[in-house]
Amino acid sequence: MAIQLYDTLAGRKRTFEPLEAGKVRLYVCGPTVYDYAHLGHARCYVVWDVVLRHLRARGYEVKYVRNFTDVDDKIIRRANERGEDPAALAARFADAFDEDMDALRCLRPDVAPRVTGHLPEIVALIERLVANGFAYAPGNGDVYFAVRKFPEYTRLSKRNLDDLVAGARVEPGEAKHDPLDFALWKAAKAGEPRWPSPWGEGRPGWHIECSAMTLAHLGAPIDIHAGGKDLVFPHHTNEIAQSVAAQGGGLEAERYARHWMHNGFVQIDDQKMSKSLGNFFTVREVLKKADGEALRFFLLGTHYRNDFNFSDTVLGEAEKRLVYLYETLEKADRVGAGAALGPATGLVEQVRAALDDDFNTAAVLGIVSEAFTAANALADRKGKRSPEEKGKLARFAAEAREVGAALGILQRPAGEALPSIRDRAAGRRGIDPAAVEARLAARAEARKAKDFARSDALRDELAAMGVAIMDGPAGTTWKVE
RNA sequence: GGCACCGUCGCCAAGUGGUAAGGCCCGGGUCUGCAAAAUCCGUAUUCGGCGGUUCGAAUCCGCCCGGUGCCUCCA
Repeated sequence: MAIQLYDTLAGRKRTFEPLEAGKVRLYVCGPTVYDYAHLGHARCYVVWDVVLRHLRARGYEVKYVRNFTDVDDKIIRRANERGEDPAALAARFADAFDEDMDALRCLRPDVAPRVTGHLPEIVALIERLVANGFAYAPGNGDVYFAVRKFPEYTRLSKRNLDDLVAGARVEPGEAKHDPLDFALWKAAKAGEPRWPSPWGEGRPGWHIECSAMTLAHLGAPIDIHAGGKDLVFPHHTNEIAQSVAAQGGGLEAERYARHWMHNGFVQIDDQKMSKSLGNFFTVREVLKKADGEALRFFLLGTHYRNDFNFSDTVLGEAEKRLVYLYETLEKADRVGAGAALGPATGLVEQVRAALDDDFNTAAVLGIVSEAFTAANALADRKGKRSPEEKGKLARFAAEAREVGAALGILQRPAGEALPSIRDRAAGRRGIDPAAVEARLAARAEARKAKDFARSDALRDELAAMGVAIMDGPAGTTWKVE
């Protein structure tokens, strides 16, 4: 079955049709690196990572480009505040971004271009726009795009020009012919990074860099262009206008990107997360409290187009659920070890079908539940398992990992993931694992001697610390409540 | 004000014409030295409200109520 996706340009769900059969050119708007990645970035790039993984799982050869915007007002301002070189600051936060995305199990893009590496392409693109009559240089060192010359300007955002005029702004010093026009090139101001251009020294405007890097690394039209829903206007709107206009020929938006996808926001207490509201969380802050894979799992619990509310409670639930999934996997691995794989159950294909339908990760989590429950029941059952039953468990483990691969979870050995998640939870609660182990050892002695009073007292002590214990055939394990 | 989106069980969350997935919580059972974990059973005649279309609607249309976002930097 073909992949269906919600295309912002079409305003509805439609069948995904790449330009070239079997190949996908995917561009995702990357971060402006002036600070650490926040939860909104986490959600956004985890979502597109799932899209990438699923397209590849469906056999597409995907070239994934995600840029770093490393020339920008905010970077310059931040660097000036700190007395740091803007390029150095941007490079530092780009590295930090990669680390955070790695922690979230996001695959690295095939190409991660930076604005500073594409000035010639940007200048050439602007020159083409001027030559084509879509851009003008009023002589103050700026170059602007003439919005009204581009007929499909409002198609992506579905607004009308008059409304946009009402919100349009002209900064002092700008020389726009029309308030709707936007800057392609900005004349250098004192103390700002600058590059040479036919219009004098300056730097690229906000939107042109993505067009230039997309065209440079993927060509046009690309198959999917994606980003946060806040980018629909003006960023993606302007990208379409300039990228289509620069090519010459027809002026249909599809000449730049065939499909546009946008993810919903992360909210805190039902409100947009923003620095001004003081409800802003960086990925690193959250990763101090929670496992990266747990955060990823949490982010996949809501369909990518919906906004979702971040809360410690729900994040905690997600972490518990992830632990359950790994524990089940561990049991299935252990009990099914060495068995010949049982027959395939169709689980993987069911999951792929759900992902085919506009990447419905939330539905996937529902689909998978029953298989985990059944595996647990079988693995925990008393008595011996038949070879067929062991084969079933082995098959389950294999399928669960395949489903996990589609979502970017469950790829660690359970024996590695569980202690890692547990120890981070312990750290969060101020629990010393060594102290827990000592009590467990003492309790094992007591139980051996049938001294259940002492055994229970030790368990109570652990419970008071926030530690729950599980007696099993392979000894006693523990987890943080 | 304009444009868009959303409102499904106490909480989280799928479902866009065929008669309400899943997770958490909660109650009961099995297992257990007792527990925990695991598992089983139960838990929305109902999808913000009111109308309409239809043999049939949470799903389509209209109005109303409530919430959010974008229109300015933003994932």
